[in-house]
Amino acid sequence: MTNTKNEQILAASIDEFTEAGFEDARMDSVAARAKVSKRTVYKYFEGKEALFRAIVDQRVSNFHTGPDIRFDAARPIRQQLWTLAATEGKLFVSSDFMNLLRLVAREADRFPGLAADLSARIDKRAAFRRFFAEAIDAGALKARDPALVADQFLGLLKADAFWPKLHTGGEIDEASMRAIITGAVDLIITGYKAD
Amino acid sequence: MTNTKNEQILAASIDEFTEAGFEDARMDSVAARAKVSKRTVYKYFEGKEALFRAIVDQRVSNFHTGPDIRFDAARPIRQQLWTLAATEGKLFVSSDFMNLLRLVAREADRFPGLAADLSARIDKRAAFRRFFAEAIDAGALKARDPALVADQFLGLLKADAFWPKLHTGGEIDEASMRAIITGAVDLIITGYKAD
DNA sequence: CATTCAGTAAACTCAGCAGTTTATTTTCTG
DNA sequence: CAGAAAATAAACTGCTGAGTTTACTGAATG
Repeated sequence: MTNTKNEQILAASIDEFTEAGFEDARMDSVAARAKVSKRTVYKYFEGKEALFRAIVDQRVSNFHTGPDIRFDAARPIRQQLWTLAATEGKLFVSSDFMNLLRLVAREADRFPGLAADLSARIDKRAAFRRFFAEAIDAGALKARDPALVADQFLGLLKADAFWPKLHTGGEIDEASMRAIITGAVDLIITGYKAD
Repeated sequence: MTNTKNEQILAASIDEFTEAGFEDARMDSVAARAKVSKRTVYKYFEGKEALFRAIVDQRVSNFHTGPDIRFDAARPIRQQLWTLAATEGKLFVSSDFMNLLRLVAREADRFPGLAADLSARIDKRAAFRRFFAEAIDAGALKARDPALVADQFLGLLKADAFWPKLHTGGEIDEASMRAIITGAVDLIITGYKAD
């Protein structure tokens, strides 16, 4: 028995919070959008903060990282970097993902735990570092510091696709994302190719 | 005749706004910190927003970009990239600079003009692109798209030194900054060296 | 010395909005 | 269908904080 009111309220909250941010979101608006009385909102949720946490929780579970990122000695390194980058890039192109992050980022002061949790969840550094460590071990790339390479690769991807958009709103288009990915893969391979 | 009260109020505001952010800053606190009556604050400034703009204006003028960034065919490219990166890196290490940016970034919704203005002012992309275009023209580097190279170079510098710090507070230490710069310069030179 | 101007301190106004209350209606359930 | 549980609408409470008012002080000017 899926509770309809509950869902209506959550859906309305996502709209309201995403459009207005926490501070400018109005509980009256949430109730109106959900086509539910204000009192009912308070029946299902403790208050504004609880509602905020609830919608973030719900959304975050949509972005569980997919299959494990592992180096595969049998596949060409360029192809693997491309796959890695494309998977990450898909997120930056998704307005659902970027809107969620914007929402939480703006409220990082009010919900420090939530923001820290979310940024830890979406941080791929550890996985990327392991990948590059394995790739270097296997001789597919040549570098002294796998962590630096991983950070550089992620940095190249995020530089113009993720960070600026997090602030200004809007998402990057897929063509630009592809250009960034190609540039990053090329540069990392040229810079660290095994001789 | 430098107006002392005016300066006291500005100084107090910088402290209050930087510590608390716009929303949680209290006009009563500003007055108390400035050791001035609340009424006097309103005598010198129209209101909270005007005060905010005033302190941002004051601070921004501290960060006027220094000498022009130009490619110099007579100097080795590695050295020039290092200088470029170090100049930029110095800003990321400065708590004054980062605090100002954090303050404005958090309030980008409330003061869209201010935020856009500030980010345009500190955006070095145009200068970097020109630099790389000249370097490639002169044969010091070899690449098809100078804009991509410029964005990559800036992206490598900002990836772990600027963007994450903008959100989490704190600044990067100089040793880490140096490591980032070295890594970025090396990668760009290896990736785009003239044969 | 008196008038004016800058400043002070503290009480006050006013609006916005989260959360509550109350009185009433709708919707299940046995 | 009776009675309980859930929901509604709208008025109300209570707080917070920006900006204002008022009554007062003191220093400079002429």
